[in-house]
Amino acid sequence: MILAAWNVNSLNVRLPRLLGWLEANRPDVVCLQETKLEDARFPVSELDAAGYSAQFSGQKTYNGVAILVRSGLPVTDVSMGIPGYDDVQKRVIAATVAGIRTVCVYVPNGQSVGSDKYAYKLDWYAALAQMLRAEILHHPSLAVGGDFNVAPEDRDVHDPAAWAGQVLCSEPERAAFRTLLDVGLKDSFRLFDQPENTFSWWDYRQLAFPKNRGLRIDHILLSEALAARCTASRIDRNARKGEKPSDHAPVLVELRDS
DNA sequence: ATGGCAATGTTTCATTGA
Repeated sequence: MILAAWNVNSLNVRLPRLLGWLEANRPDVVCLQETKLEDARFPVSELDAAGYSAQFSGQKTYNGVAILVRSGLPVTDVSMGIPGYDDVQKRVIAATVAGIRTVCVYVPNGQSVGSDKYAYKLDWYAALAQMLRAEILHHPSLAVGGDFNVAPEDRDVHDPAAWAGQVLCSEPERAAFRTLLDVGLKDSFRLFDQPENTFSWWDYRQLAFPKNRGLRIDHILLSEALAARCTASRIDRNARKGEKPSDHAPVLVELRDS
């Protein structure tokens, strides 16, 4: 079983690239962020033709999340948003896929430390932690994938000194990220030895990608039961190359059969 | 000290992202 998470930065623009990537990698479940599409415009038939069913919750211009599932795998209990947390921004969708509770998240960016959007981000994190505490009680096999907009540690940052205290790296954000781990989740990437300077996002500007000036802000978190089944976790840097890439690369995990 | 790139709709600029 292969599970992936990818911020595509507009599914409309990225659909050809996504279809090629699905064909090459054949993941079983894909959590997408920043689809930037109203539900009526979601490319259901194109994905069906590629062998994937889709669950989605989108809006015009901003945000938007989806869970793609390889055709034939059972999908149940689809839910949108964070229970009890009113939010017009479409940032969460969840579904149970072949016994794995999958939560796809697009965490607010936070703009800059001290801004209204930063406060929203921290508030949003608290609501997500509360949601995940309830989810893990009902679903011991829980995976949370997406764009968390936090680089958890300095080794997830190309230039920790330059980013110190900045949005995506500030201590309150890192503490908020750790509250998700405290629910009983592991950062799958750190279950294994990894090459240094592995990132999942690079600014489009200043040749950041060829210079590998990036951050690791996209993650797949796994409950203990799933971490025990996890045989690999990696970031597909190749997906950031070439014409019209997303500024994010996908994260993948492999799970052995239970 | 600043902008630098990309996507979108409010479109020939403003806003947002990270």
